[in-house]
Amino acid sequence: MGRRRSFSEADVISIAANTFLRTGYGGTSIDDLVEATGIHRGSLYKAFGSKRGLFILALEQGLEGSESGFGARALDLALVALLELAPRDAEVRDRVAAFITTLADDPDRILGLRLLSRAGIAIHPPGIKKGQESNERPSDR
Amino acid sequence: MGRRRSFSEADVISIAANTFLRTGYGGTSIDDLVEATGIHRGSLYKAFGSKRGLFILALEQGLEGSESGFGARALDLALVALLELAPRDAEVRDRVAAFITTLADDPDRILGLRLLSRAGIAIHPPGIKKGQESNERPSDR
DNA sequence: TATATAGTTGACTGATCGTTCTTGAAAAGC
DNA sequence: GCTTTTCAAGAACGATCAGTCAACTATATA
Repeated sequence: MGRRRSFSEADVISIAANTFLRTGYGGTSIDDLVEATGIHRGSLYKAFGSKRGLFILALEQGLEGSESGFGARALDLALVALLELAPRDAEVRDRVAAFITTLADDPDRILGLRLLSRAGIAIHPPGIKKGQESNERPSDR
Repeated sequence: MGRRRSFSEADVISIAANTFLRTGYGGTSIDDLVEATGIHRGSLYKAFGSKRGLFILALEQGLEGSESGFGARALDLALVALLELAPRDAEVRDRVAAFITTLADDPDRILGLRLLSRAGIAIHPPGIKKGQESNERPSDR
């Protein structure tokens, strides 16, 4: 009972995931999420509890559906989680570890390839050459 | 002429590199570097210009000496640079790209393996199992 | 229709961010 | 011994950080 939520949780989680995978966990502020989703800070906190809580939901949503498998979306979320959270957060580590096992028999290779591709670096020997997107500008922060 | 520097630049850069590769670029504050090095904020800025400037020197120092090759130190710095800076910073991207080419013929695999190891995740099929260090605690930030 | 419950909103918190400035101390060249 | 130059040190800058709170609004139940 009471007032109904004005947004779809799944939609907001999806948008949050897009933001996290692009700009990283530490690189994404609550204000960034407010702007991206159009949802008020207070409502985000009411619905998701904390930045970490929202990230974990985003991670969950991005990693499930193992059908996607090698999807850049899931891989990017995993990369962000692995580098920024996993070393110091057991819950995140365990979730990503489970995902890793569903990633063929050479998850290290798949993650490494995506990491380089995401960074705009092409690999030459056997891999197919890949162009880099031009997202420039140093930026302080 | 003038007063002499009270610290070795190389030493400070080395300590900064250790800090960056452990806690990431965004996860490392100037205060963290002040505490780790024992050098005053003003002196760090006088000597290195900016946080990014110091990181680039740390990256340079960590990646050179290709003899080390697969050293965790160089790999961790490369990982941090690739995930946090490289997508939006051409100078960092180019420096890491050059390092990548010196990394045997499967840099993607080497980076991926180190990423998982750094996160405390073991890989099972052919790779040797590796224990995880226990650096716990979620932490806000 | 009244009451209870839950969501929205905007202002606000203290902490921390990267960076700069001013003042004073050390050392090199004259 | 001066002067000039460089560095050290502390305080301070505005901006931004994650998170909170009280007032208001909408809805579901009774």
